Amino acid sequence: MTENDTDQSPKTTPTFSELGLDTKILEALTESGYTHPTPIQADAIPEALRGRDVLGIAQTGTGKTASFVLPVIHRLARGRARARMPRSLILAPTRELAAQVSEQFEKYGKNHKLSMALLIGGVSFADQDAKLTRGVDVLIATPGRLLDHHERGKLLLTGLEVMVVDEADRMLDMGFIPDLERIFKLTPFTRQTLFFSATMPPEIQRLTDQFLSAPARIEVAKPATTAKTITQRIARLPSGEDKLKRAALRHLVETAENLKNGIIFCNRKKNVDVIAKSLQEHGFDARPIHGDLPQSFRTETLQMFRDGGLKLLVASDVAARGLDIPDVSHVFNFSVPINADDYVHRIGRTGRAGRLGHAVMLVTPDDGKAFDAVLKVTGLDKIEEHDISALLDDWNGAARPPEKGRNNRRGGPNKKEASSSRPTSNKGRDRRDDRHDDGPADPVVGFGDHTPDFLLKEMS
DNA sequence: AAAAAAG
Repeated sequence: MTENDTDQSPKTTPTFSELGLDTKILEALTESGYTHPTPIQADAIPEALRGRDVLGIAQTGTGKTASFVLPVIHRLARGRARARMPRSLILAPTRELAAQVSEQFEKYGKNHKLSMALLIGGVSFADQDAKLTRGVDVLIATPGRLLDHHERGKLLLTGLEVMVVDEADRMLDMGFIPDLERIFKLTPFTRQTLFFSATMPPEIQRLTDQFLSAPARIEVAKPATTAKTITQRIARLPSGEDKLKRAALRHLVETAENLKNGIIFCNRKKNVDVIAKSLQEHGFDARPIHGDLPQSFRTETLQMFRDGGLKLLVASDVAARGLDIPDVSHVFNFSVPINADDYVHRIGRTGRAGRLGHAVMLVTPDDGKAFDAVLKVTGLDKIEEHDISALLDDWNGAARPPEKGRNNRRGGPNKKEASSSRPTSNKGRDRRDDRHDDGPADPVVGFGDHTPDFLLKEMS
């Protein structure tokens, strides 16, 4: 254990049993099939077990959650909680993330008798109160609901032994920093603090300077960079064609190779609803998830998706970060994200743990700036285009003003139309039927049915 | 300009 902290070269990988964890935890790990810690676990767990504060700079997908869950379980193994005085507190920015952390506590703490409570919004206070009153070892919460309980006088944080802050930079994005400061001030200074953030902007730095004491700073490289395990594509479309965009999405889903399941990201909650409904109407197995939906529905949907009982999750950026949904084969970006960083988070839902992933994004000329920003953050010169010309041809064929095909209704059967590789939709034909019943009997001179692709592409 | 979280 004398290896230095700054060593960047690959060390011999330790096993979990070498980290000093309680045997009951090791048993739970073995049962889950884990033998070797990830780099952040290997570095953070021994420090945390020594009782040091930890500042972990790591992204999702690095095994960050277990790097605090395991030492917290270890520490709580002895002792017992008193009413309304939790022994540990884990703060997470979103409800789903909090729920996910609680699952890990259940998984790795299965051989311990730890009591646990999840304090998140959107669900009734009654159950949460009852648990607090009985006393909890592990309290997992989102900041808003935690403070709410505290203000009602149902909760004392003065008995806290360990406090964990997960995804601090995201809390910053969400305006939780003042809440976080308030919470810190409610806890005893004797507590141990494990603090995790993917980045260290000044506001976060200030917070850690103030509330962490001589922390072990542990920084791990990003998980496998996006480019390595994820095939990225874009499909270009003209602006302002909502129906076409939805058709293109369906096309991408239908033609996706080895599609096991996928997340479809939209920028707006309203759009999430629209797209989910549209997909359902077209017979796709899809459900929406975003912050305005009832928590029960969110939980149910996410669980279905994890269990494989749901193929397509249509999501706002509530699902972009942090959520651990193993085995997502495809990510579809219905819209180019407004913050380019979100692109990385979104596509990071696929290609995890060394598996191959696919990410496709619909891009319109309106997205110019946002798309440039995506290129910038990914460090790519360009993202390869996915060929959807067949779809665009179809679409243009159906929507374009009538051509010679229609004359044939009077002029008799037309071989060319019958053999057209570009079938026009019924909808398109009906529209035209009312208008040009008296069109010229002679074939139109010009491109006719065979508009060259380059002309159709001018639109985008 | 969006979403998230306390209602």
